[in-house]
Amino acid sequence: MGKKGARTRESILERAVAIASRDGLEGLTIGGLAKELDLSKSGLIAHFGTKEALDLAVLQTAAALFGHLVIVPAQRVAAGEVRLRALFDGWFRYASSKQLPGGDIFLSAATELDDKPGVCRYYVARVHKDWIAALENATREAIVAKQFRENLDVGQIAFTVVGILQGYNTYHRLLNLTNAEARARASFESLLLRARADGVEPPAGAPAAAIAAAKA
Amino acid sequence: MGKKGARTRESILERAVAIASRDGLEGLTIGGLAKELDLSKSGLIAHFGTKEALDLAVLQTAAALFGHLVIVPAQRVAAGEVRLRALFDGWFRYASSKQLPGGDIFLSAATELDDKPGVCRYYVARVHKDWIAALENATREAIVAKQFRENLDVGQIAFTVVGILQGYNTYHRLLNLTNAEARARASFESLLLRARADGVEPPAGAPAAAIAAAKA
DNA sequence: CTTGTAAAAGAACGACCGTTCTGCGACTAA
DNA sequence: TTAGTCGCAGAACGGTCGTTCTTTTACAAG
Repeated sequence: MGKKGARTRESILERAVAIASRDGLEGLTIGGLAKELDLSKSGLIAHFGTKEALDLAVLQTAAALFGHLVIVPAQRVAAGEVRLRALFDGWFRYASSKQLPGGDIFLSAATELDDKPGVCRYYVARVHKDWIAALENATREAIVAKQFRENLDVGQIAFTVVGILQGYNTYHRLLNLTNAEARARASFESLLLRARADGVEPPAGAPAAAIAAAKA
Repeated sequence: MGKKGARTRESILERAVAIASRDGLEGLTIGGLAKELDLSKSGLIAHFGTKEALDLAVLQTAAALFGHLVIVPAQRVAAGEVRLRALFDGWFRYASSKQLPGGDIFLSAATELDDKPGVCRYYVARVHKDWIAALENATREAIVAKQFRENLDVGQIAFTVVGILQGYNTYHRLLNLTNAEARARASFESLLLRARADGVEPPAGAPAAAIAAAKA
């Protein structure tokens, strides 16, 4: 039972994620999606039942991609600052993945759903909370490893990282500024510098280079 | 000619701005807006001609509010760090204004329009650029006044502030975290601390208090 | 090869979208 | 007081939205 059904369901979601990335969940339409896939509207929606269920499935697919490109790779490196950097780097891989031609779905979904209660809003909030928790945990590990100072507020680090990524998104997607990523990386390095045990110079990586590139 | 017409046009825009703040420009509908104002669809749209023109008028109204609540008050204080702080504070006044029940319109419009070329997208981008320029100018003035260090990258400061405000928006609107503003203010103070001429303690204001409040 | 089930098509639904056109009442200027 | 413009209502337009129902096709198991 259901081998072909599962296959077309996958291809539907692949397309749907791409569309939602560019046009948002509101811009994702059953008729439009069906036309792109040469399917009938009824045959398409039968896989999900309702539009809201399709939206949720799209979000879950994007979340799986996020876990695959960001969370999992970060778990494979050493805990602490290295892992925090891996989370940061992973986000750019995810947000510029070819499966997301319009960038991170959860950023647009956050502003689109923040005043519309429902299953989707709840799910988007949960993904954000998990992401924040992952950033906080990595920061906490870095404190334990004496890489960051003892009195550091992990929630403050996570907040700032979230802001940096959203700023990048606006600079890149709306303003089309080519130095958006360099700006984001420079802010990130500056944040880590302050998080470190006072005044120590940055370790490996390209911190100084990133700051210099942002000025260009 | 046109006194009554101008009056109803104003009341239309007032309502439209509030709706667009909560539901975005896509959620702003001619029929729904007409019903809330006890007008006919045709009588309403006659004031603007087309939906896109209505959207643009909504954005212009919000931009005027932004100028009135953020830019103008900041121009009335001393140039430099004080003005930069005034811009920052003004943004919260604007974003929590009762005329914007769903928060800053330009944040939702940025992610909603970033892949849809047109007059509205162009206008939203312009407002963002002006806002960034205002932040950069205030920072530059602070450098001239020797409040900030000489080698500071003003664009980097503006980028970080933009990110902080977007992070606040997500923490507040999507996650409903009550310490969102405290987090934003703490990040801002930390940013200014780094911008200052190395190691000097913060001047007036509530920097340390804000950082402490964010941890609660 | 037949039979039962899953997958998809097709048509129709009421609702709403933005837009257009016509008509009517009210205000304004001569 | 009379013309003429302005503000708005009302109805209708074609299109698209999500959803439902019925029918047909495709597939797999016996």
